[in-house]
Amino acid sequence: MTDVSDLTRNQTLVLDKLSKTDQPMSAYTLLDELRGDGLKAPLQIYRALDKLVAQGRVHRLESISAFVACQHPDCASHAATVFMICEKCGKVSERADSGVAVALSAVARTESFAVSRTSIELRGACNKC
Amino acid sequence: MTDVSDLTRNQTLVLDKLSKTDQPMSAYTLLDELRGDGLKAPLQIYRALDKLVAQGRVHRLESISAFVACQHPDCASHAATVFMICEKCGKVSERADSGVAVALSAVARTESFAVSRTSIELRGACNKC
DNA sequence: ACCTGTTATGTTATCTTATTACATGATTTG
DNA sequence: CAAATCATGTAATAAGATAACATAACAGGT
Repeated sequence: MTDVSDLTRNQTLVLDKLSKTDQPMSAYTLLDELRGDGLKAPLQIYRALDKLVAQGRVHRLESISAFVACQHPDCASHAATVFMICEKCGKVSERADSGVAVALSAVARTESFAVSRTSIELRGACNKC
Repeated sequence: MTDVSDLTRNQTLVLDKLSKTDQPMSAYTLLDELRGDGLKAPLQIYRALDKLVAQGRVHRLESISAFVACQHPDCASHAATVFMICEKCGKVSERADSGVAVALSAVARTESFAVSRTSIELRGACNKC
């Protein structure tokens, strides 16, 4: 079992960079910003991201092919996390909601669909925009 | 206002191809399959897809960068459509659910987030797999 | 210490997905 | 018919992601 508290150098670099903002970043933007730290190839970023995503420390926003650090201090139950992506300022906010989780699992049940991963993304305008 | 019943040649080709299966197709797969009909460039596919998606006749599955024809005969209310994508056989099923819609708009309201587009995708195994 | 299996890393090349830029043709509308 | 709008065609390129291969670091058991 992977120890969540034990990150490698590359993973730490990527997570630190992502944690400094609530804006999502693409893998290549991360790469550009981490060149100064010795990272040179896309794969270095993607490998770090894969691990961080698997640990739940980073989320991938499918609809914009970008990544954000998890906003929940202890992000245990990731059953149904809703991402709200502002199309004006780019800010992303993350919300776990049991009502959504219940409604979704009801839908899956009607089709006997066994869910392994869930992606819920709302695009629109945040309260400041 | 665009008349939904009046498709151009390229749009018709793309929609027909997508309608013949419940498997999602990538833009480039569509292109390959439509070369016999004279289509040669990615842009011809993407332009057709853009229009079809805007009309609600085709949906884009963000998590797999692929497209499916809408499965609802008259797909009026697209507020909260749930896509269930089988990771084994690739089949996609589509379900509109008001419970999910209500739960999601409640979440958005708590943040005063104005939703313009919603993407809900469940990955997993369908009932046959 | 030594072997061995596993995990992380580095590097290059390549593949897939999507868009920019620019030119041409068709259709509508005043 | 002229102007505006919309669809099309083509080439080039940008952006996102992975394959293939080699090397290094490290843990566990003997």
